[in-house]
Order: sequence, then structure tokens, then C-alpha cells
Amino acid sequence: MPELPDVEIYRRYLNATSLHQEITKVEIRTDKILEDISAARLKRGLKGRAMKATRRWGKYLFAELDSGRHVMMHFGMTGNLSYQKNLEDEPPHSRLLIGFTNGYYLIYISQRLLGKVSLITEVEKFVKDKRLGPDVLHIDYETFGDILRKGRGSLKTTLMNQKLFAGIGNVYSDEILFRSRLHPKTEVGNLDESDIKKLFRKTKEVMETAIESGADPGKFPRSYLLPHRNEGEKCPYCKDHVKRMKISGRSAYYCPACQSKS
DNA sequence: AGTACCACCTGACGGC
DNA sequence: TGCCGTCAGGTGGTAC
Repeated sequence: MPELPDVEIYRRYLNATSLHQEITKVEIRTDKILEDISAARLKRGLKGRAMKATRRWGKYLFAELDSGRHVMMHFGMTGNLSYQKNLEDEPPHSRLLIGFTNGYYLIYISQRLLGKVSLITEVEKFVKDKRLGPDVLHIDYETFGDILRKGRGSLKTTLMNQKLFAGIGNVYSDEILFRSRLHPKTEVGNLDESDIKKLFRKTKEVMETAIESGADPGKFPRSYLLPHRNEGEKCPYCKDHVKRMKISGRSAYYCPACQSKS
């Protein structure tokens, strides 16, 4: 479930398991996950190195090596990390295995192969090349407001545009809109300052709450949409029913009673 | 510029 | 049981 909160959880997991250990083995199960790098070059860049720190920008995770380069991981629609010793329990869809001197492996899992891994020299350059907007966990109100004031089109699409805001995906955009009581198709140009302020507060609140909940919808507050994000389920706020609507090919879930269109 | 659709992939589910 | 359409938390490209 790899939107910002999920990737932040993976980052902390990597920190807690895999730092400061020499990499002795690298196995690449398929080249499909490699972005702009060959399997041989990735192996060469990893072997003999140790990861010493991590960063995250939106949905991208970076692990800095003691060579100064960074392992870039993106998880696509499906993906996560597993740190484990026994390869007889190798999880299904494991694509990249990074083995350490203690016999453990950090395993990059990607069921649908829509994720990407690479080795990059500089995070800032990578972010610039991808034209990613500011990470919404750290964004300040000024920047957030400026982006929305310049924005056009539907609010949900704008929130999910990684070139404007990095980190918000389909599920969490629904939650932010629900908590803000705004319709997903609200025209961004129609937002007033109080809407923008509310969106800023709710974006932060949703991201922080999701991270505190371990990005596990089962642990979310009951007042959130996520545990009820299915067509026909009851809105946790007004007891009307959750509706589904297609917005540029993605499913938006919302409460038609709470989230009126402006 | 915004939006709609497609491609990239695998797998689960419901209807017939 | 098997087949088929649809759906699933992302991104990048295309055509209007």
C-alpha cells in the first residue's frame, strides 16, 4: 500500500533492521524492476557496501550507501520490504535480495512489478529530474497554499499529482478530502483561504495519523473513511452511504452528504 | 492545461 | 470447473 505513510513505515523498518551492515550478497530475481541500471551494475554498486542512512521523498525511498550513492526504491501499486534470515521462507514476489554478513536479507517485494529500484548519485538531482513537488509531510503552509492557488482542475487529481505534492495517492487523497468535507471534483480555482487552510491541516493530520497507525487501516480512528472505503458502507460521520466515482480511471470514494461540491 | 485513456504487470473475485 | 470482465494504494506517455 505504498503511499507516503506506507513508504515512511518501510523507511523506519529499513532503519531498524538493515543499517551499518556490510552487503555480501545481492540477488536480482527479475530485471523488470530495474530503472536505468543493469543487474550487474546494481550488484557491483551494492556489494561490499553498507547502508548508513535513509531518506524519503513522497513515495520514493532512498538508502544512502557508505560509497555516497543511494539505493532508490519505489513500490508501485504493490510492494514492501521484509528482513529475514531464512530464504526457505522467501516471500512470493521477492524481486531483489540484499544479503548481509549476519546471514539476514533485506527483501524488496513487488507483486505486480510496477515498482522500480535503482542506484543514484544524488537525491536532489533525482527529485529534480522527476519534477517531484514538495513532500507533504514536511511542506509548510505558504508552499502548500501557493501550489493550490495556482492549481486548476479537480481537487483530487491535484492532490494526487506528484509534480505538485509528493506523497499523496488514491487512498489518502480520499481520506484528506473526506476529513476536509470537500467533494473530490471540487474545482481547485474555487477554493477559498479557509478551504486551503483546512486542506493543509487535514493533509498533515491524515499523514501523521496514518504513520502513527503503522499505515494499517484496521488501526485508524473510527471517524476516518479508510476503514469504510467501500461502496455502500456507512459514512462514519453522517450515516449516509459511501459512493464510488471514477475520476480519470481511478476510483474515488466519498460521502455525497458530507462532501458537497463547491 | 486538464482529462481521458492506454500500457506496464499479477492476482483475486464475482457472474455465468 | 473454467472462462471472462473488472478491480486493485502508481507512473508515464499519448491524443484531444
